[in-house]
Amino acid sequence: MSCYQDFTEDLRRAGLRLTPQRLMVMDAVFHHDGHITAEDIHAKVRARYPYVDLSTIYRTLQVLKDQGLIAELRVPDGPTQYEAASRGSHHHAICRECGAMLELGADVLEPIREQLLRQHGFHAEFSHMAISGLCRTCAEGERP
Amino acid sequence: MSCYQDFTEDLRRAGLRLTPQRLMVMDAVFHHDGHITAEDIHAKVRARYPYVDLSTIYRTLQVLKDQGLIAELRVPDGPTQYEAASRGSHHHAICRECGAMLELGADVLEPIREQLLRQHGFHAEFSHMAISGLCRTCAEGERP
DNA sequence: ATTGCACTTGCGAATCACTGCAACAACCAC
DNA sequence: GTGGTTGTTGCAGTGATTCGCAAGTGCAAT
Repeated sequence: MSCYQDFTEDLRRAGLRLTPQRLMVMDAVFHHDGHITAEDIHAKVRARYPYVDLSTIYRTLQVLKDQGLIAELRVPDGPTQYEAASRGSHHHAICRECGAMLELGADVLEPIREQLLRQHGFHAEFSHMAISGLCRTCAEGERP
Repeated sequence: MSCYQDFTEDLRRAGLRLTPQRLMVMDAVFHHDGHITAEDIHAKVRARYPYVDLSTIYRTLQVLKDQGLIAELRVPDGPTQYEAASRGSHHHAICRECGAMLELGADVLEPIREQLLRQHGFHAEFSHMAISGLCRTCAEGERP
């Protein structure tokens, strides 16, 4: 409850309120290494206060995302995952066979972003893209 | 019912059956210019035969996708769209403000695919990617 | 401390996409 | 044609996410 002064000020300035529910959601996300799903956040928060609704979790995540405090990773064929934005922008290659996740630097898509901007004036928003495909081992197993 | 000999043969060979439902779904997709949603297909098919279930549409679309006859386009913040694979592989840049869709050649992501394969052995499957962002006009309107 | 207002919450219901299951029907062999 | 096998269908139900709304509550002004 005490280590988010900067974040809570962000919310305040945006005319948003600091509710216990929001603090607990922030707690769950920021004290978790790596990705976490809405359902898992719900479970964590419920352990402390059993009456929170899952929809409140989703709404809070939306707020935190709008404020740029967390990043959302939409996994094809799986629940959406969230993580602290402080980890910096990067992308994910996800194997559709085994679900393994490979982290890629934010720079791999830079050339494409520049090309889209130059050629079409399109401002691509690539933050935390999920690229699906087959990892090395699953690709070898496909056609032996 | 008569213009899909090639496709119906594909299904036959795969041990799949030619049901009226499947023919009507194919009809709806292949006689439609551009993208169409499962819901729209459902409506079109129902106009002729009111008892088809939406789940049958989804299952048929899955079958046609597995056979490589149609492509699936997962739109962030919108229903999934389908189109005939005969139009060839390409990608889509979708404006999150106005929903405008820009078609991009399949080649824009080729360099990335090769890089992922070289560096990580990851076989990216990029067919019909949806890239979200802001189109030229909406980007200009954001900060005047 | 009290009040007012706008933001939030919990609840129920709706949404899209998908799955399990028993009844059904395409297709092949006879 | 008849029949059996096996893929398919309709229906009901599930999971993930969102929405509408009335009741509740943070926060700033009083």
